[in-house]
Amino acid sequence: MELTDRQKQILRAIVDIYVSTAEPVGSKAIAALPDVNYSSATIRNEMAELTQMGLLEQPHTSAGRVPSPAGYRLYIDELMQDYRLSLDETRSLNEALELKSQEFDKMMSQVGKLVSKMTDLPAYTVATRRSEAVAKHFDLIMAGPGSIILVLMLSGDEVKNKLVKLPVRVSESDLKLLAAVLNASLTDLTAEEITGELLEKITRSAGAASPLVPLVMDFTLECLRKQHGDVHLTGQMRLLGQPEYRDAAGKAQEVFETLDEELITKLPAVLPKDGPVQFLVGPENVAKELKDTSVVMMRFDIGEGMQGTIGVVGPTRMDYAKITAKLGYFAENLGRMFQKNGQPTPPALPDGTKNEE
Amino acid sequence: MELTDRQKQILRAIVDIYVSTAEPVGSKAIAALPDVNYSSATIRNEMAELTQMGLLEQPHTSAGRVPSPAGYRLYIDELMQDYRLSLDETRSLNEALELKSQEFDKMMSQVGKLVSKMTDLPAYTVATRRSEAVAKHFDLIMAGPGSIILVLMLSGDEVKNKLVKLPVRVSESDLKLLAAVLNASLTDLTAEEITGELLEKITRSAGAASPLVPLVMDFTLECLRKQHGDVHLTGQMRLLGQPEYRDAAGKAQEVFETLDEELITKLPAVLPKDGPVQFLVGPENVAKELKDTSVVMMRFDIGEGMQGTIGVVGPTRMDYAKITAKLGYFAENLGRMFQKNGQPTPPALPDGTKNEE
DNA sequence: TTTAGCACTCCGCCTTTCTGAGTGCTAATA
DNA sequence: TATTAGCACTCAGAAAGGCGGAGTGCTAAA
Repeated sequence: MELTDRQKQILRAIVDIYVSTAEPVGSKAIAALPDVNYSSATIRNEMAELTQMGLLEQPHTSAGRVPSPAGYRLYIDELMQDYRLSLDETRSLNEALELKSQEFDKMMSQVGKLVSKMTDLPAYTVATRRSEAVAKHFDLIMAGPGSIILVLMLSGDEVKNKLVKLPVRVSESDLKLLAAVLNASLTDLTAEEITGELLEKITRSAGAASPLVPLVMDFTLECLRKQHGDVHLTGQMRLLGQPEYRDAAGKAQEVFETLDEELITKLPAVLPKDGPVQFLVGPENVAKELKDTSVVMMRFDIGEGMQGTIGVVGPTRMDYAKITAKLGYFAENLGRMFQKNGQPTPPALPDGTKNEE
Repeated sequence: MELTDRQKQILRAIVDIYVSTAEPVGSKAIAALPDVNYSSATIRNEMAELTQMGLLEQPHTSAGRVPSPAGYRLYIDELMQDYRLSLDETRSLNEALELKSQEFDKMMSQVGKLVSKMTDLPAYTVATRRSEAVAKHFDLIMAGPGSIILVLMLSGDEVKNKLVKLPVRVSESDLKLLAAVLNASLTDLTAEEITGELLEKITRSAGAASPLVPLVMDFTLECLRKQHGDVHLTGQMRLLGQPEYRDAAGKAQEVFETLDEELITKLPAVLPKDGPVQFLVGPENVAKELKDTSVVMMRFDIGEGMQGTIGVVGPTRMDYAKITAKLGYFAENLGRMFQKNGQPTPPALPDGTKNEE
C-alpha cells in the first residue's frame, strides 16, 4: 500500500515541523506552508489516513499529530531531504577539525566533544579494529636498573608501551636476544595463533631473560585481544536542552544510566559494520528506557586496520537530516585526515564553497 | 563570639538532617532527636540567634532553617563528625579498587567512575606533576621502512611513545647514534633548560639522522611541558538525582557547562596543593553559576613525581562527612597501590574489619 | 474530490481555596 | 534567669475549579 505523493509531502512536513518545534503538528500549520495548496480539511483527512497506517500518532483526541517510530523510519529511509551545510556551519566545522594530532585516544575524545558541541546533543566515539590485530614489532629497552620498557607495535600503526620493573637483573644483551626471539616467532600472529607450545619454545630460547616472558606475553595478549578502544561519551548534559527532558530530569538520568552501561558496551560491537550511517529510532533501540531516544551513528576509517564510530544521542524527534549532514562532514574529513598515512591534513572545503573571507 | 555547646549541637543537627532530607529543618524535628532534651521553643530561640549570626537561613518566614554557606563552613571545619565506613561499604570499595593496572590514563578515568558511583555524584580526576618533568631516557626504534618509534621515558616513570613516518631513509646505526646523543645531552633537563643552542649542537652531532631532530624535540617538549593530564569528568547525570536539580534541568545544565569549561581547567592547577582535602562551599566557588554547588577534593600520591586529585561535585547540601570518608579511603589505597614502585598491590582492609566471607 | 462550517474534545493555564508545618511572641513555670 | 507551653500568624504547595483555544471529525455544499 503505497503512499500518494501528497501523503508523503504531508508526512515529511509533519516530521520537519515537529523536529524543530517539539509540539504536535496541526492541520493548519501544514496548510500554511508555502508549497501546500490544499485546505486544512483535506490535510485532516490525509492525516487521519496516515494515522491509521501507523505513521502518525495523536497524543490525545484534540491534539495535532506526531510522527510514530514507523513514521520516522519512513522519513529517514525515503523522505528525508539532504541538508546542505551552510557556509557558516562548514566554516565552524573546519575550525573545529583543526585539532593537533595528539595521542590517538585523546583525539577521539576531542572529536566526540566537537560533535557534541556542533549538534548540541550528547555524542560518543569509539575506535574499533577492522580485522584481527597482530604484532608487528617488539622491542625491549633498558631504562635504569631493573626497569625495562616494553614497546609493542601492532598492525594499524598502533604503538603500545609498558614499563616493567623486575627484581632480577638482566643484561642488555639478554634483552636483545629476547627481542629478537619475539620478533622472529610472534610477529604477524593473532591472539589465537599464539599457543602455549609456542610460548614454551620462546621461554627456552630466551636464556637469562626468560623471567620476562610471561610479563611480555600478558601485555601482548591484552593488547591483541582488545577489540575496541574506550568509548568516549560527552555532552550528556546537552540532552537537558531538549524539551522532552526538560522537566523529567529523572528520565534523562535513566536514559544515561542505561546508555552508559548497556548501549555503549553492546552497540559499537554490533552495529555500524555495513552501511556508513545507522539510525536507531526509538523502540528499535535495545532497552526500554530508551524508548523516546534515538541514536545516529556513522563510521569513518582510520588508517589501515582501524575504524572509528561517531554517534549522537538525542530525542527520537531530532533533526536527522542536519545531524547526518554534520556527522557526514566530520566522518569524511576525519577519514581523509587519517588516510595519508597518519599524517593529518587539514580538511578541504567542500565544492561550491568559496574559501575567501 | 563563641557558640555554646547547645548551639553547636543544634547547628550540627540541622546540617545533618538537612543533608539527608534536603528540606528545611524545623524546631520540632530537632527536639525529637534522642539526645536532645530541651523543648522546641528553646530550640526556636537558639535557631533565631544562629540565624542572626549568619549561620542559618530561612527560605521564607514560615519555613524551617537551612544552613548558610558560613554554617556549612563551620560545620566542616569544626563540627563534622568522622563518618566510619560500614563494613559493607568498605567491602564494595575494595571490590571497586581491584582494577587492573591498565594504562595510566584509563585507570584515572576508571577511578573517577568508581568514585562517582560510590558517592552517587559527579566526580572528576586529574593527574598533576608534582615537580618539573625531565626526560630520563630516549630510544629510537626502527619499525619498518620509514617508520620510527620514538620512546621517551620521563621522570615519575611515565613512558610516552610516538610513531614517526619519514620519507627519508635512516639506517639503524644512525638511529643509535642519535639516541646516544639525546641521552647524553638531554636527560635530566627541564623544558626551560633545553636551549636553542643545545638543539643546534645536537643537530650537528646527529649526522644522517638530523632530519629527525625537530620531530623528536617537538614531541619531547610537548611531553615535558604538559603540567597535568586530562581531566576525567564522569557521572554528570547523577547530579539530577539530587532534589535541588530535579526540576531545574536548565540549572544542572548550566552548572555543567560552567564546570566543564571553567572549573576543570582552572581548579586543579590552583587548589589542592597544601592540605589533603579541600572543600569549596557554595559561593566560595569561582563562578556564580555554581552558587549552590560545592566541590570536595582530595589529593593522593602516585609514584614519585605525580599526584592525583579526585573531586566530587554536588549540591552545597551534600554529605561532607560521608564523602570525605569515601574519598579518603580511595585516596589512601590508591596512594598505597602506587607507592610500591608502580606495582599496584591490593588494598588492605582497614583495621577492625574482618576479612573473611 | 475538495472545501467550508460547525459542534465537540480536552490539554494547559490561571485563579482560588485550603491545609499544615513552622515561626515568633507572651505568659507561666522551675 | 532559663525553659517551656500555648497561641496567633504566615506562607508555600497541593487540590479543585473554571476558562480559552487549538485541533479534531463529520456533514453538507461546491
